[in-house]
Amino acid sequence: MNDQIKSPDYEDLLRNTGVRITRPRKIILKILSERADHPDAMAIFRRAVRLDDSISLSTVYRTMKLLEDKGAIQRHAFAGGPSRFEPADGEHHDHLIDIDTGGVIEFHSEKIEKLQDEIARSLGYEIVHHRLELYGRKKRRG
Amino acid sequence: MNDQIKSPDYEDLLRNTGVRITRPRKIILKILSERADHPDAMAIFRRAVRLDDSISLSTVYRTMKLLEDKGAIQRHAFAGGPSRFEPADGEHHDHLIDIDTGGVIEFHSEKIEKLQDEIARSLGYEIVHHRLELYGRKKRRG
DNA sequence: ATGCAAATGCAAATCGTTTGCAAAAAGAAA
DNA sequence: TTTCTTTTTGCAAACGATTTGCATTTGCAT
Repeated sequence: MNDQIKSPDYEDLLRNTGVRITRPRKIILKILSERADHPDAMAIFRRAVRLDDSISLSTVYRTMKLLEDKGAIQRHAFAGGPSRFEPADGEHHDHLIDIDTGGVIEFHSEKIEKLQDEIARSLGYEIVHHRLELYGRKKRRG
Repeated sequence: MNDQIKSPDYEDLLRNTGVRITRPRKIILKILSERADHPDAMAIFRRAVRLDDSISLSTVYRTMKLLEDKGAIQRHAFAGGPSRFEPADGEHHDHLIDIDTGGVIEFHSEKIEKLQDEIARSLGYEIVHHRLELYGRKKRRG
């Protein structure tokens, strides 16, 4: 019992689908499971290099794609920046991006979800996925 | 009275802000004013070349940026594709993208706008801009 | 017409991301 | 634990969308 931080147990998930647990992957998975943040590939790479300076950026990208395909993480392409990733444990939420800091706040509104469905339906469509991002700035008072 | 199709009169808008009306710009503006679509830079370029094969793609990009800065058009970066543009005449709306055809349907929901504002406010933020995109597929019945 | 700033075309650069390939490592079998 | 086959890696080069440097051309006020 020591460093077994395991929110979503990525390693098991991968092992169970016949994916090899390699050193680079172990490291990337550790980073992912520790971070509640929404890091981009480069940020993950920088952290990974600290733990093993032989890791390459392409492996980070390849691992992110792998995890995305397995449904373990989600990729978000926020406006004007690289893709950012987050564990796909919890349930659906949307994002409020602080345009000054780049910070991300998650939120969820059942009302909005409902309205989206209604709109799509009224236009003769079924929603496959959607993207709702608020870009804002912190108010000075509160 | 012949080909003076002029929904938003881009030429005047530019002229009035000290921008030169050049041949490439005339052509691009004509394309923009005729299209109710949401073309990307390459689509605009292809159409432009038909009218004047000396036009370059960089000029298309430069003109799009110019028009965007002037507030004449809006740029949308839909998921997994190049930026697409639309005249900025009407008032704000969101988009439903047909994932099979790439087609874009515009919609607006005052209720959703309100809810977004409420959410941002409750998180201590002011919305600067936002992005709401529904990606869907046409229903077989209606 | 004339002059000069602004705009163009071209090619090269950029950014984020993907890919080809030969070398290295995982893990099943022996 | 050695061997074998397959996957994964690191690297560098390729990628697609977009931007940029620069020498040349153009708009347009004079």
